[in-house]
Amino acid sequence: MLYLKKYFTEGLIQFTILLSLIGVRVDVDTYLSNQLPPLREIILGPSSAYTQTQFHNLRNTLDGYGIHPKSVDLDHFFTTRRLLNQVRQLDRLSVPSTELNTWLVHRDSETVVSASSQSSPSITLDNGAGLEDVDNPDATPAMRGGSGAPESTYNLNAADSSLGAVALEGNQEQGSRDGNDDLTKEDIDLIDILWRQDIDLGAGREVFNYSNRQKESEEEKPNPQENKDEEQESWRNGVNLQGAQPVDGETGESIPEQLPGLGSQTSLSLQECLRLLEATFPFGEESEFPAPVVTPEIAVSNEEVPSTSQGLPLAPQLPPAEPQLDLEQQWQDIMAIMELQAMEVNNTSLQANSSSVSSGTTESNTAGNFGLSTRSTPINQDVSLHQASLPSCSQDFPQIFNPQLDSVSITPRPTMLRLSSSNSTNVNSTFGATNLTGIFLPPHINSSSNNITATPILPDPFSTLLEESMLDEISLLDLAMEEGFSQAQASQLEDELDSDSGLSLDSSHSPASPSSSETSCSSAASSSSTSATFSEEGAVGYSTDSEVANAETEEGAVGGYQPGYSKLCRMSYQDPSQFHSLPQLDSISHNHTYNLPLSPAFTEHPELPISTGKKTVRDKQSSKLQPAQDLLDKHSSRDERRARAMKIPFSNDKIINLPVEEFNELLAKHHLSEAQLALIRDIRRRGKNKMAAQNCRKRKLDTIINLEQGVQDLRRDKARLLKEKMEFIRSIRQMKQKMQSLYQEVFTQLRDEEGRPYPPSEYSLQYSADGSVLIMPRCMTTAEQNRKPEKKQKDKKK
DNA sequence: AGTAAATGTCATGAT
DNA sequence: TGATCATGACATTTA
Repeated sequence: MLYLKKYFTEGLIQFTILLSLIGVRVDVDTYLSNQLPPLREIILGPSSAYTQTQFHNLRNTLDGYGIHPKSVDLDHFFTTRRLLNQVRQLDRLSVPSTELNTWLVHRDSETVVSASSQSSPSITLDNGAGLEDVDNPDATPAMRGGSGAPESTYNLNAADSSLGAVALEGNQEQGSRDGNDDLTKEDIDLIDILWRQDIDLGAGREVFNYSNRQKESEEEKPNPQENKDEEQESWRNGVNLQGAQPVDGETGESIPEQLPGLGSQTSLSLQECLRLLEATFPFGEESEFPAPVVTPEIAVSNEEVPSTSQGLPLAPQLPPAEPQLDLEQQWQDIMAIMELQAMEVNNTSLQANSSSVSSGTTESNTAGNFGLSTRSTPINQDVSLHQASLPSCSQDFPQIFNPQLDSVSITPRPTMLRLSSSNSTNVNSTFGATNLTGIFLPPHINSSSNNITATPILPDPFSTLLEESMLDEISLLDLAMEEGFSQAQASQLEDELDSDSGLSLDSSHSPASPSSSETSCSSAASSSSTSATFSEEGAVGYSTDSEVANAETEEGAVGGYQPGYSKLCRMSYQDPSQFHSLPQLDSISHNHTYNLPLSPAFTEHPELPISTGKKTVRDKQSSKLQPAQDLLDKHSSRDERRARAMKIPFSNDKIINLPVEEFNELLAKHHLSEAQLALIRDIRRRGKNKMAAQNCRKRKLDTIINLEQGVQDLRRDKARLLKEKMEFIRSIRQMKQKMQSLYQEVFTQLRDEEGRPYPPSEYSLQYSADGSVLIMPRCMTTAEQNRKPEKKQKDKKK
């Protein structure tokens, strides 16, 4: 029965997964949380498991249905919750309620790896990947397959797939227009119908047109110019948040988004500026600031502009913001990750990742990440499995510490700071929002960056190293930690368990059905409750002396035993599967079986020796059944034997579980010797204590389990946060690089009235909140702070 | 026979 | 104040 249930439940879940794979949404919560007792109990088992029903309360409710604490139902409860939790955890990060969507649980890892490595050398964790895919022709086919096609899907949740579909959106319309060669009109119509009906297939429409995708990729290959255009397009999409509002690739619905860590208003205007800049001036991938211009300005700015925290020109500030990462903290993070799992270096993906750090070939990727990575990084945690890669120090560090690269990325331009601070009014109103430090860095990072200004190079390299490796680590960690029930569930269960301690008494179990171990044990273990009603039921066949029997059975009977019940019960409940989800607990297989006296068992064995009021009869019977008595003695508890030896006229059940009033009445009814009374009280005390001990141990175990789960949850949270942090940092770095490029690009192409370029040492670009870009003389920042710069205004679009 | 785990029992404090 | 419960410590049983 146990296994039947278990398999049924697991089958149910698998079926659910299958349904989800073919596009049918199954809300498990609905089935579990609604009040459909049959299904709910089939899956979860009675939720009252392990909740002790107070005996007196039970007596009040008579045949209250309870569950034995060691019942398989309880085990099943754990198992089921664990399985469900595992299923839920698959999309834990983004789907608030359990909603099974397009998972491929058993995934051919090779396909995944190959797909990801083939598609893009960069880490495409974030939603930026979606945009990348649109505009990166090389990556498009594979990634489309990854985001849309079931066979390679790692989109574990709706949001993810939607975002993935966003990536496809860009080319989708075009692809549709290009013609669906291999699809019949009916197919197309059907797809469109489904698409409009928002049947979540986890893919955009274009995934149905593989030939079209292939065609596109082939067409785009020989035309690098178009590629570049598309890259720019992706860049625009990535930068312009307004333009690149995430859209459900299937429905076209807009998806609300957030930019964690970035002020939306600020980033909006900034990114808009970027977009406008880029749109106006084609930019090179690897533009650098001319070193001669930069170098002399550093000293000046440091001396003249002590306070540069207000309005700051964009590009010049980027490098100083680099040392945001506290090296020590990074190492702590590393150690935290290392604690969780042993690091596994993936050389293959290492190259890809390392090349994506600064290589111009991945510009579109970085642009994509830059634009979107901050939006919903948590969503794609699982996707990062594809990118499992740990850059090795030997490869990464040289590149990271490449002086040339550093000179580009970290060359400070403090002169610009001085300039911007010259007009404080304008700074506050106009540039406050474009303060790169505020834009690019979370405040805490900014604050911590002060320590590292001396070694501005380090944080970035380490962040790179960290983020790449952590992505892998954390992803694996996520999966590894999915086991077991969640903390919430555990606490919920704990609440249930703690609501009352002790037995769930079930007097409804028929004592005549001990054939099944489960049933017999339930009834046996919970038999303590039965005794109360048992006496009313009467003990059929207890004695041929009906008169005495009536009198005695009202009080219950001592001496009825079910041989071996105790053992049977103990063994039957030893189901270590309960803790399979927690390997560290495999060794723990406590059996806190309530080894309680068995009045129900007595009733079904009328042939067994029964305690009767007539000692003569009992003595005669016991003498006749001496071998059976020995057998019974062997399997009865010590207290039962003692009670029998002392000829206690009622069952241990009653002694232990009767409410104190009734217990006292019972004692008063009989004329018992002091020794008998003492024994009865001892039996009661020990029996209660036994249950208490069992409860206590179970509680202890639960506490341990919950604590471990809590630790796992916390570790997972920490890893997730670290991962997010790394992704933010990476995005920031990419943004800064992009800003540098754009700035330089724009600046070098600016001409004054006479057609001469502006010398970078004398002018700088500043961005205002309204999206306009100004070129200002640097001297203005200090000399004329209060005067608004009107040297030249280049109003771009907005 | 030795051992570890499970279970029972006792003492004690809290409710 | 007695009953009950919780729990640590120890004893006993079981595998």
